[in-house]
Amino acid sequence: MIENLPPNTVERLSNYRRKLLSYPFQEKPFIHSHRLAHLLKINPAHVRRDLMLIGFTGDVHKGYEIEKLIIEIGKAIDCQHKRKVAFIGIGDLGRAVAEAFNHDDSKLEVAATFRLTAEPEIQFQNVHCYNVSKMKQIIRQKKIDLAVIALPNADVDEITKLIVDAGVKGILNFTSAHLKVPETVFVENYDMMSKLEKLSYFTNE
Amino acid sequence: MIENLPPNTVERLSNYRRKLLSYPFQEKPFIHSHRLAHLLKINPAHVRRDLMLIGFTGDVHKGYEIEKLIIEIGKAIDCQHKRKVAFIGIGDLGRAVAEAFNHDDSKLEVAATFRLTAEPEIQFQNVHCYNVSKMKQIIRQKKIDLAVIALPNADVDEITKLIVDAGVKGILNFTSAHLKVPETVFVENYDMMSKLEKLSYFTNE
DNA sequence: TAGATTGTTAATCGATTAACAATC
DNA sequence: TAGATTGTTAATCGATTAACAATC
Repeated sequence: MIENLPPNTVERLSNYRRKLLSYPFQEKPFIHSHRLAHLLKINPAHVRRDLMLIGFTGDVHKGYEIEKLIIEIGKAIDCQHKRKVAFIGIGDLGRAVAEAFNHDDSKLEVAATFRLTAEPEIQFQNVHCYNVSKMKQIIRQKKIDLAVIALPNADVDEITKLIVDAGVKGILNFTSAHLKVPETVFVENYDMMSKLEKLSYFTNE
Repeated sequence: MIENLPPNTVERLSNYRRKLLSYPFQEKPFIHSHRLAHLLKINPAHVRRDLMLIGFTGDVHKGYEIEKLIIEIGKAIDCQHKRKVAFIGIGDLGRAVAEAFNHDDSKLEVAATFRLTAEPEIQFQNVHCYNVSKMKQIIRQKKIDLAVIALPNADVDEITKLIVDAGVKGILNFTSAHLKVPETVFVENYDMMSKLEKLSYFTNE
């Protein structure tokens, strides 16, 4: 891992890799910065700058060698060991992401999903869906590191405490609540309500 | 509506309002900038600056009058007419948001949800869940303005074209695809995969 | 070679935060 | 009054983009 990369650069590197993994690099093994930038709708200088930050260099004529770039992005942003993710209360989207991570060299794995309702537990692909009552136990047992939570606001504080106690170190928070976590836990908030109100504001005429 | 507000200010104003709506302002009708900032885990100067931008003033001793502030935020960021939102392929979360918008003076309303599967259509609260095959027709008919899409990447281009043709002006995009839309359509991307990889990077030790 | 692209620095842009006079 | 908060400007910070020498 390369330390001290800017947050947005980490995100973009992840995007570059994902885009390139679905790019026909068997036939076209090289790509220019402007081409990759175009695919992601960003500025070519951004691509070059990000790759500079991870010390990856291209050929002034051929561009960047895709297969090598994918590997170098992995070295820059992936952890050594596999990291496990839990999805709490977000069935559909959780399954889609589980599938997307389902390739051999991904360091992320959706290890479990949970839901509040008492409906029977189900299995989807390799991912089991448990009732939240078993959450603490399962997170401990499977050594789950990361969690995505999307629940009715009422239960959030309780659930947060529970998963942090069980060892979760990073949370994507889709609730409107502002989570109470120790400083060692990294939280990224996404409030769909405010995004929709923003969308409404910026599409007015 | 107040024009040319910075995007992040619009989002925060939405957050202030939501937080204040669930604040006991019957008993405590005023709030200080540092108190509101604390509830949202942001800087007090931010609150004051945002409220300055919408021309809202407080009392140097009592702070801001909550009931009036809620109204002024509405004047600043809400549209005149109600705006309708469609959720495409994101059942659980869609229903949660539908509930949250379910108060009288909200200008946003979840008018329909859609899903790919052929399962029977269901009704939840006031929100009907249709099969995507009826999407174009329903969006036109109900005059839906905004859409949230979270689908397997395969179908994204087709669906996007369809909803834009039907009149959608703003899209929250949860797929990893980069949508092809006319310039008049406002797209906000959220890629859960790259957020999780970022989370993984920043929680390493 | 001529022309295009890379790698990198500098300039720009926007968002956040510090600072403080004015106020009561 | 003394002390705290507001409203606002200036400073800081970080992210994006422009520019261009070096390269082949």
